[in-house]
Amino acid sequence: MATIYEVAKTAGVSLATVSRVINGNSNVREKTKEKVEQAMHELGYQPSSIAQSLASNRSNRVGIVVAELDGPFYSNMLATVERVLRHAGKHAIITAGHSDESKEKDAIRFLQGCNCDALILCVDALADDYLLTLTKQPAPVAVINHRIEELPDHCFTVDNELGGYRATKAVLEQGHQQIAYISGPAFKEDAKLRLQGHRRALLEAGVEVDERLIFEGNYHEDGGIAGFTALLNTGLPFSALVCGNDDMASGAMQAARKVGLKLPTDLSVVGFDDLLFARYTYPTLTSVKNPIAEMGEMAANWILQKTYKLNEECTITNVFEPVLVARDSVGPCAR
Amino acid sequence: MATIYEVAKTAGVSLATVSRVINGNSNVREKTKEKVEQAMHELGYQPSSIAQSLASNRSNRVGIVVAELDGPFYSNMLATVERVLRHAGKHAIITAGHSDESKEKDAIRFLQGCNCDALILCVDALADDYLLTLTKQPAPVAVINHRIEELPDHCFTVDNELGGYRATKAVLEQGHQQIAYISGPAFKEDAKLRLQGHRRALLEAGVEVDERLIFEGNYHEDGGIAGFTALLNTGLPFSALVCGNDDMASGAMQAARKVGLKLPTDLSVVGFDDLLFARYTYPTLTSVKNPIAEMGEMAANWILQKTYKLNEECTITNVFEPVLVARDSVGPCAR
DNA sequence: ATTACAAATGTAAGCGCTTTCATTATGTTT
DNA sequence: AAACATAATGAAAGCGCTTACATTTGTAAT
Repeated sequence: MATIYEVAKTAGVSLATVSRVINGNSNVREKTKEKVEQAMHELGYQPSSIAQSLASNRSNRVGIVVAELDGPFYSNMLATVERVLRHAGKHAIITAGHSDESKEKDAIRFLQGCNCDALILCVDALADDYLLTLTKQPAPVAVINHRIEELPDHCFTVDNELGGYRATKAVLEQGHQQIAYISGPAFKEDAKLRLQGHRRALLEAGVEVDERLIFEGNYHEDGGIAGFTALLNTGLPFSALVCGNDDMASGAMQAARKVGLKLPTDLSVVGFDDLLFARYTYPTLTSVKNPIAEMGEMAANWILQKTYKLNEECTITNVFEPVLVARDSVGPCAR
Repeated sequence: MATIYEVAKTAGVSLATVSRVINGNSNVREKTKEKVEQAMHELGYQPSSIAQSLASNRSNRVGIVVAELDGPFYSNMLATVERVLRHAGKHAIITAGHSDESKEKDAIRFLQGCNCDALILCVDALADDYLLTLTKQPAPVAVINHRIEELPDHCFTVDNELGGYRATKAVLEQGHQQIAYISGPAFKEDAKLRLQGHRRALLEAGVEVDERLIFEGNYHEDGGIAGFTALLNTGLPFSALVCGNDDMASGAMQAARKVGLKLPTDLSVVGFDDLLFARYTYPTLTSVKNPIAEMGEMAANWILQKTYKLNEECTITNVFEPVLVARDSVGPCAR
């Protein structure tokens, strides 16, 4: 591999000039620039990103932590973030946090060991305090899907309350009045907000909230099964079921079919997130789209601005709007 | 951030000794080692991976190219590879190739620009010749899901022929005799092999192969729809349908349901790959598991051995066995 | 021309490590 | 105790760049 020295010699200039050309620095005469570029081309020269990093104290690495690399939730976002960063010539180093505090801290330590210039975090298990201390360090930290009160401009989230509202609104508009709800874990902020939106929608529609029709699930498929079963066992009638996410909706639909309900005739179901598989369930799942990819893109742009003075033209949005995606799992109320 | 100099001074030794301790080098007296470790701990020292790379001519980066970061096919593999590499202290740099020749080459160029010590490639669009020249370079290249005749030990693949055989066998065993097949694109090696396995299974069972019951699809959902429609239009009866992958199987099931067929009563369907969503289709999809994650893990281990002399205890397998995962989309033949 | 000043280029010191080779300490053998 | 082998440590060069600063070149005004 050719080094900058050889380029300099071939072009008949000094190292510094070559470096200036590489970095698009001003103050190089057009003619000199051409000579240097010619030499670089001739030698098939590619600058060593490592030497650049060492000398400039910039690694051009952006570290990313997601809960899981597999699983449909973040993969779409990862794709977007990778595209944006690569386009800017930055290296995305992607790690999995597995929704576990020590593993998430591990991942962050690993990324710090990589001398990342910035971090994008999609974490579940870390306390705000810890995240706050992270942001004290020079490397900017973007947080996706979680809002830290003290740092609103670092956080990229969806308006969960509005999402919950819209999910419930979707079945209300089909005439449903007896609406059950399977929530995510109450300790999760987003689960709380979605449920809150649900309540607001009912309130606005003049439907009284029956606490017995609200079940606290775990955001997983089995939680949906458990939730549907529990709700059924209350003996209370309900013609629609709103779920805190798609996984639980899928579980609930399975359980409903198992007891002989026809979907959506006997029961309308709404999910949240609009994951890929919502198109594969039977019936296909009406869901509120969680714009995770967009949030990731925004976080990446924010970091490009903050860290590298790039993409300055992009205006930063921190809170995203959830949109209902209507499919086949919601039908008009028969009763 | 403390540097190695400060550690050396604090411990009262030279740089070289500290470096030896960092690298677990022999020839350091236990007592000295302790002193140094104490100093490192005191200063919260973390070696700069960048300086290490520059000095040692090793970046500790492994570059990965997959077709898509989202999409269920590779994400599971990515998770595995990341885990293995991170555990070995290596940085995974993940890029998307989008099944497009120039984009795949772009991705590889990008990774070369990162000075990756090795590459793991899951690419569709690159010619063997190009891959062969890549392997001429010092950085080892592992290829997943594609077999290069000249480099069997660099490639990690599933036995597609056997997979196709087992898929068809699964419906034969349920008494089906009239079996249609929707293949992947004929120019794809794996599609050809799967179809070949299908033929062998029929042959062994003494069922004659009817070419009219074989449709060439595109590995996408719409190809499955098109395939089912075309097969139906032949007017030939078939009670089972084997598909070259899960996407096409999903499309075919949708199309079959649309024309009023009950699954699996009227039609048994088998997929290939066993992607995540196979558990979400209705009925859940019987499929041949493509052990992509295992292949990725093996590729990562191979690279750790080849490049870093790590994980030497792991025995390398290049060809993996596909296994049938029985679910609800296959039933006994009614006729 | 001469001067003044800005633009272009060069010089050289690092960035934080690894590694070769030289040197010193330690232990073993006779 | 001398002589040697060997283990442990240190000194210093260099990995391929960036960048502050010094120097040269070019240009315009006098």
